[in-house]
Amino acid sequence: MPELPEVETIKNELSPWVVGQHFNQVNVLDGRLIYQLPVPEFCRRLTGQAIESISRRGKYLIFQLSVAQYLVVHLRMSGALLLNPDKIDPYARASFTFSNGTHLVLNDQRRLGIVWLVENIEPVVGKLGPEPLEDNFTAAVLSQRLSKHHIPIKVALIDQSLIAGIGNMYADEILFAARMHPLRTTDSLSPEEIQHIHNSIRRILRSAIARKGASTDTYVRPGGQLGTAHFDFKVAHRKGKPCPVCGVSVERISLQNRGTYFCPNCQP
DNA sequence: CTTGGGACCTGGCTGC
DNA sequence: TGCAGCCAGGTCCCAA
Repeated sequence: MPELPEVETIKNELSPWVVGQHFNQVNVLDGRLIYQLPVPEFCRRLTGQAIESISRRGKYLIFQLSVAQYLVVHLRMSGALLLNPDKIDPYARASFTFSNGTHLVLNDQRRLGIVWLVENIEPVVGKLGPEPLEDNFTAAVLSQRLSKHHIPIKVALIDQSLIAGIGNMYADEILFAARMHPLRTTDSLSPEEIQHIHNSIRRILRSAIARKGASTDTYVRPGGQLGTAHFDFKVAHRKGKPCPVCGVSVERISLQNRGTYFCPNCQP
């Protein structure tokens, strides 16, 4: 599932191929992909525009276009962007051909991905919390945001309005690294514990970016290669397997209809 | 206001 | 072997 490290990797690996290029052809195979815009109008407005730059905000990929517009892509659960794929994918939802001949295909098996074409990105990404890897995301900022809520720390970490970009699997890894039980409530944490969570957020996310993301399910990089961050996972998706630190069996509980994995010994 | 839970979506897996 | 039901989870929406 594309979370911050995966979207960051996609941005980095896509940029050399498409930044500065024009959209020569736009083909949408599934109209549900496009947010509140008829497909013909989407294609008409996009064709001929150039990509000035690509950036990332949380899990959103933002293409800045030449005519003061933005193409925003959220890959949700199973979306992928592939450069010059060998074969036509049965889950292709849209494809784009650029002026340099590059062919970009958006695949999405579960069809939850969304694409916006907007003049203002504020309505799309305006409610997101701070970027956890930026310098201004300090432990004090984290503390101030967590203290306003009385919710399990796991729920807080995946709340995009509190911190942008952390999803279910990295939240579990962050809490394992911080040796913290996922049900600890946000307003019960000591300054030392918050500092430890802050350190873990940055370390886990940076490491995952260096590993080009985690290919636990459908995630692939634009060139088709897999990421390797999941080889570092200690608890995520490891129910019943021994904790790599203490050997106790990893437990799974359900939180907000999501699997939450943790070591009951290391995360008391 | 906050928090919790269901819906959306599809395919792989598990257990009877 | 067939099939029901669970599981994966980001975000939106509604209810308490």
